[in-house]
Amino acid sequence: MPQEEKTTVAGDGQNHDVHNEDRYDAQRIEGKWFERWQQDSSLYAAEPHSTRQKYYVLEMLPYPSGALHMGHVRNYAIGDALARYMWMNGYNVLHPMGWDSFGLPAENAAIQNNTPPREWTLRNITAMKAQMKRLGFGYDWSREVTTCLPEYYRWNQWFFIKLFEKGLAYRKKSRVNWCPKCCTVLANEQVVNGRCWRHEDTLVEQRELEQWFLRITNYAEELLRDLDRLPGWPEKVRTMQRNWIGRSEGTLVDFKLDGAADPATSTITVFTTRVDTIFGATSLQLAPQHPLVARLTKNNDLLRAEVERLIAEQRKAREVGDIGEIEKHGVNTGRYAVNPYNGERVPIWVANYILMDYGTGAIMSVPAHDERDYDFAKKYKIEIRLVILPKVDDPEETVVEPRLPFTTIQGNLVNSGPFSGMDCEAAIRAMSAHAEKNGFGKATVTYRLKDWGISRQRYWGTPIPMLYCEKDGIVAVSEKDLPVILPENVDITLTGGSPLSRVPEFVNATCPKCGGPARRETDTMDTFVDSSWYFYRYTDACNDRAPFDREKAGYWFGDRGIDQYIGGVEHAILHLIYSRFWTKFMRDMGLIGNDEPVEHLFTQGMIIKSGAKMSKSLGNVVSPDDMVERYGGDSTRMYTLFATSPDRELDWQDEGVEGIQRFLSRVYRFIKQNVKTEDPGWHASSPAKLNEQARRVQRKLHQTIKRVTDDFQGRWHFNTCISAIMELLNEAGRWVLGSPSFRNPATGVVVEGYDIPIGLLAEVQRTLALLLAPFAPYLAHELWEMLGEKGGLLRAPWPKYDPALAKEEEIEIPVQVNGKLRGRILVAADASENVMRENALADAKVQSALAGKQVMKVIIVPAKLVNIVVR
RNA sequence: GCCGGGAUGGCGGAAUUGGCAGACGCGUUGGACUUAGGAUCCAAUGCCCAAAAGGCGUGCAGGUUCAAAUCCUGUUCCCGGCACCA
Repeated sequence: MPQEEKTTVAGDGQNHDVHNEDRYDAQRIEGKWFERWQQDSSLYAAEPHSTRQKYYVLEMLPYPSGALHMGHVRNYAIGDALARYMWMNGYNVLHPMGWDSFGLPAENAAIQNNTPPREWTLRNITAMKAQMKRLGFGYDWSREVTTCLPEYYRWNQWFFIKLFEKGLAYRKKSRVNWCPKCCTVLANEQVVNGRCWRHEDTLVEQRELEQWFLRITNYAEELLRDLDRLPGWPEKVRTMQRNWIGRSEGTLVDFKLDGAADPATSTITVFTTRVDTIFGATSLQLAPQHPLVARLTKNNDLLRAEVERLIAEQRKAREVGDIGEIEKHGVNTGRYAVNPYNGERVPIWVANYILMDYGTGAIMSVPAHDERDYDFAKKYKIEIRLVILPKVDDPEETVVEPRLPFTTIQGNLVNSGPFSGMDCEAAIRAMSAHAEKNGFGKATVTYRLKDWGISRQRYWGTPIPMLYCEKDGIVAVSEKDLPVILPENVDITLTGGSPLSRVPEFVNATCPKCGGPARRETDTMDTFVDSSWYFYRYTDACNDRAPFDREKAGYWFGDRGIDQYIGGVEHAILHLIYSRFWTKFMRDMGLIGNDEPVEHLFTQGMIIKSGAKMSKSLGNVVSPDDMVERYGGDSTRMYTLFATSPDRELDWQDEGVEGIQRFLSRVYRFIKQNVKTEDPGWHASSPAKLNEQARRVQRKLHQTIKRVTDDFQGRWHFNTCISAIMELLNEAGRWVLGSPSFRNPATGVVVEGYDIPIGLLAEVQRTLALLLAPFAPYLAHELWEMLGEKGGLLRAPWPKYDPALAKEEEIEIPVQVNGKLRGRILVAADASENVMRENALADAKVQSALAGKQVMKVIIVPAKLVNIVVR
C-alpha cells in the first residue's frame, strides 16, 4: 500500500493514473467505519421482543489463545455473511460471540511468563476482540460470554449440583486416561490414537483414579436415535457420532469357572452378538486386565509374566494405531469354563486382542464363524467346529461346506442341540430367551460410548462444587453458596496433583449438612462443560438468578434449536455430542423445550498452505493481522469466501487476496467516478426500450441478484456468488473503467461507446453495494454513503430480481455433428425445435461438415444444443 | 480392513437436472498510458501443430448414450473418520 500511494501522487491527473481521492484506500475507509461502528453499540443487537422472525446464527466460540488464525477468520466470515444477509432480509438476528476461556494453555503461559492465568486470558480476549472488530464482524457484544468469569462458571456449578441430585454426576474409581504433559486426566473423547488431543506426540497413560463422571450413557439411546432427526447436519458428522456411540445388540452369557472354590465369584460373563454360534465356542478369551486373570495368576509367576507381556503388546498396538497389523497372542490358563447351553468344558485363554473396556472384557471364541477367532485357533491349534451352514435357495441342492471362517448371518444352525435347524436370526432370539429363562444370561445392548469423565487435576477451570465431610460423606455445596470462587495467586507448577489442593483456605470448608469441617473437591471441570451450554447463555447473558431465562431461551431456540451453527469438523464428536447431551438433560429439567441444540450445522473446511495445514513448525502460517494490514479486512475475509466453497479445504494464496483487493478497488472506482442521481425518467421494467448494450447490463444485474440470493438460500457456494458479482462489474464497468474521459462526473454519462441510461447505472451501483454487504461490509457501507443513500445498509432490504428481466432473449446454441462441435447458431431463447433444426442445418460450417454424409437423426434440446447424427 | 470426501489448464477453482469443459480470480505474454511502472486500462492465454484446418483433453482402463467431468463396472493415488468393538 505505501508504494502505491507514493507513485499515485506523482500522477498529474491527465493520464490514466487514479487520483488519490478516487482510489480505494481500504485502511482509510475501514478506519472511518470502524470508528462509527464503535460509537453505536446497539448496531448488531438482537431485539429481545420482535414481531420479525427470529434467526439465531452462531459460530463456535474460540479459545482466547492470543491471536486469531485464518481458520477463525474463515469461520466468522461465513457466519457474518449469513447474519448480514438475514438482517437485510428482515429477520431479527442473534449473532453473538464469546470466549471458551478456561483451559490448560493459560496455565502453561502463566508458568512461562509468570503472568496469572486470569490476566493472561483477559488480555488475550481484549486483543482478539479487537481483531474481530477490525475485521468488521457484526457481533452483539452486549451478550458476550466469558466462561472463566464467576458470572458464568457459577452456573456450571449449579448444573453440576443438579446433575448430582439426579444421580447423573457420580464419583468412581476407575482406569482413566492421563496425559503426562497436561498433568491431568482426559475424557475418552480427548484421546486420539492413544495420544492426547492437544499433544499429538504424547502417549496417554492409564491410571487408576477416583474421578467425577457424568452419566452421558443414560442418553446413549436418544443421542443415537435423534441423529436421524437432524437432516440439517452433515451426514459425515452424524456418522461419526453414530460410530462413537457404537451401539451393538447382543447377548450376555454366564459361563461358570470349572472347579471354582467359591461359586459366587466364579462367573465369567461374555458378551456376544452371535449367540447362535455358541455351540461352536471352543474356548473363552479374556482381556489381560480381566479381574479373573489376576486371580488365576496369583500363584503362577510364569503365567503372570505371560499376561504382562500381552498387556504390553496391547498397549503398544493401541499406541501405534495400526492395530490390524499386530499379531494375535494368547496364553492358556489351564482352567476351564462351562458352556451353559451344553455343559461342555472349554479352555480359558487370555488374549492380547480382547479389550477390557468393551463389552465385558471376555468373549466366547468361535473359530468357525469369526475372522479373529479363526486366526487365533489356527495359530494355537484350538478346535474349529462348524455350527452354521449357508442357506441354499434350492432345497434339492446339496449343502456344501462353507469356506471358513463363515461369518455371515445368512445361515442355519447345525450341531447345536435343540437349536439345530433354526435360522440364525431366529436362533439369536430363541437362545437369548433361553438364557434369560434359565438365569444364565439375557439379551442386551452395549455402547462404545462411556460416561464422561470431567475431573481435571488442573487449576484454570471451574471448581467442582462438592465437599467431603467425615460425617456426611460426599455433599454438594448449597446453591446459596455459589459460586465457589476459583482462588487467585495459586501455585500452579505442574507437579503434584491438583493445584487447588495446596490452598488451605480453599480446601478447608464447612459441611452444609452438619456444620462440621469438610474438605473441598480440588479438581476442576473439563472445559467442555463450559461449551456444552454456552449458547443458551447468549439469550440472557447477564442473568444473575439463573443460567438463563426460560422464555428468552425459548424464543431463540424455538422447537429446533440454533438456526445455523458453524464451526470446524474437529468438534464433531467432542463438543457436539456433549452439548447434545446437555440439552437433553436441561430439557428433562424443564429448562428448555427443544430436544436438540442445533438445527442446521455447517462444518467448514480447513485452511492449508503449500499442501500442508498451517503450523508454526512448518512456517507456513499466514497471520490475519498481516493480511488486514496489507489488503484490509474486507479483502481478507472476502478472500476466504472466494477461494473455494466453504465446506472444502482452502489452499491459501496471498495473490488471491490481492485479486480481491483489486476487484473491490474496481467497484470503488466504478461508483466513485460515476456517482449519479436517479433519472426520474428511468423505469426498470422497460427492457424493450433499451439498446442491446444496456439490456445486457440489465440482464446481468438481475441474473446476479438471482445467483447470489439462490446461493444464500441453498448451497452456500459463496465463491461462485462473488464471481457472479465480478461478472456484473465486468459487464457494467466495461466501458467505464477503461475510459479516461469518463472520470469527470460533471460531463455526464455518455462516453464513446457507452450508452446506458443513468437510471440503470444507478441501479447497478446501488445493487453492487447491497450484494457486497455480506462479504465486504466496510466497503459496502462506504459505497452506500457515496451513493447518497439514507438509512443503514445493515437493514436495507436485500435486492429483488425480476425473472423476466433476467431472461435471455437471444441465445447462442452449439451445433454438434456426431457429438463434435461444428458450429454455432443464434436463435431466440424460446425458439421452436423446427427453427433450431432449420438454422442448424443452414449454418455454413455445419453444412461443410455434413457434406457427403447422410443425416440419420437430429437431436434438439430446446435452448441448449443441436446434435446432428450422420452416417 | 470398513465408512465418507476428492483427483479438472502453470495455480486456486467453475460447470446447480447427462447437453459448448475450463466461469471467476491468480500467474504469464503482448500492448496502451508513462521519465518510470510492482498502479491503471486493453488483448491473448488448456495441450499438439509455424498458422489455419484439424486433432487431443476432466487420475487410469473399459462400458452405457445421439451426447459423459457428470451415469455404470473395474482400478490407482490423495485427504478425513472409524477400527482386534466380540
